[in-house]
Amino acid sequence: MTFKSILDEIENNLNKILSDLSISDVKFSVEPAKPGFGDVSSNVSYLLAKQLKKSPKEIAEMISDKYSDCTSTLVLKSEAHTSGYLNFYANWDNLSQLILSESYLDTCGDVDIGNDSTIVVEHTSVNPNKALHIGHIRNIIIGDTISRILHKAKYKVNVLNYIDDSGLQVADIIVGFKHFGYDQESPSGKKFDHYCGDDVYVKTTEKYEADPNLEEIRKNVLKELEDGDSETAKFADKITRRVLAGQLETCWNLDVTYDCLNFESQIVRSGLWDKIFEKLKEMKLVEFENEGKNGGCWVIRGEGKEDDKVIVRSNGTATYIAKDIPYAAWKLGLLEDPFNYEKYASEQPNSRVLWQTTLNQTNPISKNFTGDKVVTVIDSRQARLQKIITTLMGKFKSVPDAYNHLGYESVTLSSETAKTLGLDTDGKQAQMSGRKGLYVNADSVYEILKKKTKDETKKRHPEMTDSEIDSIAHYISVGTLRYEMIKQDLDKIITFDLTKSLSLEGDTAPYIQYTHARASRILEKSGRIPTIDVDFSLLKEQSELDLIKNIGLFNLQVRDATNNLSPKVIARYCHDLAVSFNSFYEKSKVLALGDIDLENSRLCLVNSFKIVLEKALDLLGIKAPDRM
RNA sequence: GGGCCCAUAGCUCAGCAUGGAUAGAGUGCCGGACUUCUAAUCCGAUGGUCAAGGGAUCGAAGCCCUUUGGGCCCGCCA
Repeated sequence: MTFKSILDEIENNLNKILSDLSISDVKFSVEPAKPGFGDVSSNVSYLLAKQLKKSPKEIAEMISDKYSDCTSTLVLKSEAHTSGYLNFYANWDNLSQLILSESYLDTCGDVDIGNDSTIVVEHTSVNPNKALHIGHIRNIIIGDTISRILHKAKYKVNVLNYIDDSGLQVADIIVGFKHFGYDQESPSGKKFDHYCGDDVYVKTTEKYEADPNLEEIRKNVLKELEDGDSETAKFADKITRRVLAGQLETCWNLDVTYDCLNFESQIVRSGLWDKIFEKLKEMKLVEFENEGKNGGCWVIRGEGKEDDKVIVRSNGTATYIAKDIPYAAWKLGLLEDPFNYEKYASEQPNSRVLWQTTLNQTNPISKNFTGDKVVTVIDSRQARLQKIITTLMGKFKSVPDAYNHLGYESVTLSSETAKTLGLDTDGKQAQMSGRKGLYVNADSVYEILKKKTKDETKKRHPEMTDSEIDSIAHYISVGTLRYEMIKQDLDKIITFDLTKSLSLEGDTAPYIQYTHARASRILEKSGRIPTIDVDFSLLKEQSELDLIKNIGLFNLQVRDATNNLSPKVIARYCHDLAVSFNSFYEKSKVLALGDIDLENSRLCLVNSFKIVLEKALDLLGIKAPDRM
């Protein structure tokens, strides 16, 4: 157990006191205290003020008085603050031992919320016609971080990447290759995904604007794509898989991996749509429109004043959202699985096996990548469509929160950065656009960071080999990028600026990683293996206790992050942990104290910090080097 | 016309779910700390009508309503 132990102890005792007073059903808080107000605080006296017709202060004094009769192993004393708050002071000898011992266990930070049920997390899902840009990276990092957190909260997580390989965007580059004569090989040194996005896609779409007649070619290509046996479809399959390979390389470099790739073209050809369409008709969730503007279409009725949504056109073809419905149902395991599975050709950098769907019937392997619950990470511009899907899934599954749309605001470019791309926005931030070529590639952001961190590391450690420097620079670059994408709340727009967003100081990953390097260095220099068999009562400086308290809050933070699907909670926790370590580092020396017992106690604390920080950073997909 | 989101220090953001103490960080500006376990650090100073107005409450940055400013979405496109 951790800091939660003392919270539980206090809550239990308070409940006993209340029940002796014949009071029940009061939902008081018991929380870690703000600095300067002891270790734990409760607002219980405020909530009783009306009922007992006394001031919060009087009640706090009364409860504090009774509290001294309670059995407590972790609380030293309680105190009524003049404000009315009830504050508690911990018995740190006991609590430190509890928290630091726990931190050495593999299970440290675990919370059991998922109870081993399965949950699907779908993220990335970028059209395979271009390289990933910084906006996609927000999606990917949110999805990957949430997956890691849910895993820590005892969910069995299936991570999916949906490959929309049959849409208009793919058709566009195919038009470029087949009709505008773009070479099928990228110019030397350029990744194929970059080539397709920067050159083929952007320039092909430019041509449509110049000559509207070209739209006809585009429509034909799109049509041919839907027929899996067509020459065009086979060609497109080859191209999109090469683009996908480039995209995955970017993801893997950022330590993002998946369990399964789902191809839209296969969903389209699997016949899942027909099945779900029948079901929708049976359940009367879709209606046929005989007249009006949607005459001849099947529609889903809008709620309230919202417009109806067409899902089958009057020509009988399904719309975009219609393709999402069978996929959503499939993810929840509501449909018989039409797919077989095969391993993806390349291996992921960690040991995780990557599967992909196939309709190929030879050597059929069946797998199950569905979940009791689903989290779909898509930016909030799609909130409306996702709400329709959520409502439908709620009716299918009869569990209201089975399907979750995890929305987030988009990444825009600062006016300065937009200007470097040739767009004058008059001081305003700019929306990125793949079609217009207005974006910052993820790979190039990584390269800029890598160069910067390499130079910086080299300056600090002239003695290091190139490969050591390279490895450190890699971890810092990935950390910086990931942290930047996750530290703000999901509903805040991130304005990306090529200069300002790549800082290595202040509230950044390197700040946190640096504390890890400091801790590692102390342990290394001590020449000792830290143990938990130390005298915890020697740790009594405020900076030591603050650090211990923060270490003990890990599982509470994981719980919070899980319940709110909020990755930034863990980012903030890592930062808080680092701040408290830096404060400890400044105030309490560890080595050469001439007091071996105190040294050992502090070494134990340093080691405990290092272990927990590594675990917390791991939830963010960030590794911390031992030296930097 | 309808819907979603945002507004807190010069700038970027926490805090809001679950109301309660003195509204916190980073950054910027100014001033300090490297002979020390790594200065990608630390300490200090500066900086706030919590967009505005109203309501319910003993108590509001937080809850309710209205208004203003900004962003996004609303196709038989994907």
